[in-house]
Amino acid sequence: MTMRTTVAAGIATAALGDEVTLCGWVANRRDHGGIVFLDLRDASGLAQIVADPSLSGCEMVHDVRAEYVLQVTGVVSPRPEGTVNPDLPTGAVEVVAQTVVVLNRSEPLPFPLDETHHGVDESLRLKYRYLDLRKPRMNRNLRVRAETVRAIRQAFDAQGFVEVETPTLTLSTPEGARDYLVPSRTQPGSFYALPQSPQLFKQLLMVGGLDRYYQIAHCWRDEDLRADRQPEFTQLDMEASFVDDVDIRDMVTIAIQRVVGTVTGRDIGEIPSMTWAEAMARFGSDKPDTRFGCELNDVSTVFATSEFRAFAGNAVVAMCVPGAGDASRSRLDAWTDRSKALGAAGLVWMRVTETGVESPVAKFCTDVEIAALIETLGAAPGDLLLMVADARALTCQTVLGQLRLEVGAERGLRPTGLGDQLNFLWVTDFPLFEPESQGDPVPAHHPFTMPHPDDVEFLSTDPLRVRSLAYDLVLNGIELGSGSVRIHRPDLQAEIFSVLGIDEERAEERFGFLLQAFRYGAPPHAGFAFGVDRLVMILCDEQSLREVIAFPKTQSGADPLTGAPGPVDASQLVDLGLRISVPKSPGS
RNA sequence: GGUCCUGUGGUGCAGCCUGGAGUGCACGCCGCCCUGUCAAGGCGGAGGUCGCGAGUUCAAAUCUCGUCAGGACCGCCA
Repeated sequence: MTMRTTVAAGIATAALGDEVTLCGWVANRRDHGGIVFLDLRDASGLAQIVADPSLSGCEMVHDVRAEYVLQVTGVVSPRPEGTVNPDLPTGAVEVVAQTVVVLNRSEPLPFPLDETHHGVDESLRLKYRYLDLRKPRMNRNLRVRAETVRAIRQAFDAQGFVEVETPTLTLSTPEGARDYLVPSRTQPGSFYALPQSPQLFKQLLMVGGLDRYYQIAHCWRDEDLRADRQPEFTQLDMEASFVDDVDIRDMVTIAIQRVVGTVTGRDIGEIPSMTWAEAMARFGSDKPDTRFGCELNDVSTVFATSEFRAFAGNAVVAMCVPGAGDASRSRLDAWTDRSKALGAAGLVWMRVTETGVESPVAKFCTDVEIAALIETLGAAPGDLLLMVADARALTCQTVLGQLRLEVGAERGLRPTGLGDQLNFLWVTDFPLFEPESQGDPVPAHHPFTMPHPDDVEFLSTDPLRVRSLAYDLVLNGIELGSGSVRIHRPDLQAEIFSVLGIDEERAEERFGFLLQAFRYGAPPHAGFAFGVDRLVMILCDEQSLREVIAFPKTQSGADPLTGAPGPVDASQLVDLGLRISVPKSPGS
């Protein structure tokens, strides 16, 4: 290196008296007139420069401003007694400047980079993302991301996987999310679609004998954005042949262990498993946050013959919130409204007291029922019981499951710092189908998912009862990814299509190339994919995906930096055989 | 498609409910002073289409409607 001999963090370990040359940005200056302190920032950290403006070579330090780019040569020196800064890794030393060269100047910034200033308007940060990225926090997040991807590659490489790239210009399939479309110039009127995932290609790679495939794959879904959803995102995509679901989960677990070990130094050990049915029964969610209690309990039998008409004959699910008996009536009313919004008929609450319960519906319940309820939930005086009754147990579970998260957060039971505790969890045995609005079965995962071998007999008689060999990976109540054993036999695939109401002609039209491939000896195979952005977000303890993506999009899918999406030249449309029918809105 | 929150010098806020002169706070910026700071300090100064457009009113940052932008959420995301 010729421009610098060390980086800012390097002065902490440099020998005292060494002459060093540093390059970096002025993070802060403290100009005392006869002496000037500069905090020089580079990718490694901060170094304090002390300059005497009366020295030749340092005259210009009075003119230095924030974010000027400097090259500083000086001597690493111990800080005088009493001026050591214990908050800084380099705080015991400083560089006494001999020469300060301004490599580039900077206009005053549109917003402060100071980490103590929070809440700068996000569209402003994104418009000047290259400045925003100078913040140590953003720099760190992108480094964590790189470490994560590297650890993933190392883990799969070590297990004999082959990294293969699949096309990003591919065929649109009407299932699933809305596709991003790319018009074809050579075939006007036809379109490519950007892949929502490499699903079909990775199965073809198994037919192609690759045996073990993985990819850090970019994927696109044209759906509305959320804090944890960007229109383009990255997933670890993998598939293996001659393996079962347990093998796949073991392979992914090894990668997750390696990532967490690399990034946090922690050993997460084995990842526990739970069936979907157990997750729904205990947590009312297929992605349970297992970091706190308040588990659900089915108390239908307690109230089977109850005088309370809302309970009798219905499924009744209850949850005990420890210490929440002091919740105000207005909070209880708000939770009741919330339950109704979530699809419940109502919410029954009971405050547990020394002598029994206090509740608007207590008069409809017998002492025996109350005693059994308290016994089942293990409730103590001061606790709050919340109950939902419905003809369908699943409705009770999902409503109470969502309420569990919200009440848990409000009562301080659910951890807010996502990074403190990493509760990974495998959720297995998902249903193969879920009922669509008209009640017809639609794939819960995707139509190539293998039914659970114990349930195949119900495919024709009671399809909604059939479990699948599909599994999700959950972290702290957030779905990281999902996978499944795939169907490799054409006859079973045809039966699934038949349940889904997809006739042979239609199946051939949509997935013909895959079905044909499977006629030439497709190996049994299974796979998985998880969201790299989401994993990194949690490891960085961030609340939004945008904090771990270098150049993310706003909620309306725009990029304030480049202005994308934007109009194109009329001649480009002519080349593509396209004509715009939507009038341009007046805009801003 | 829907619900809610936000929009005020370069930045972050207060002001809005209860209309009365662009009023205030902190940071930043510019100038001067200053040899041990690390959110340096002192003194002085500049900087405004209150997102945009209508309406109500003698009078609108403030009330009403519309619209644009950003954010959270519902729908959506096999």
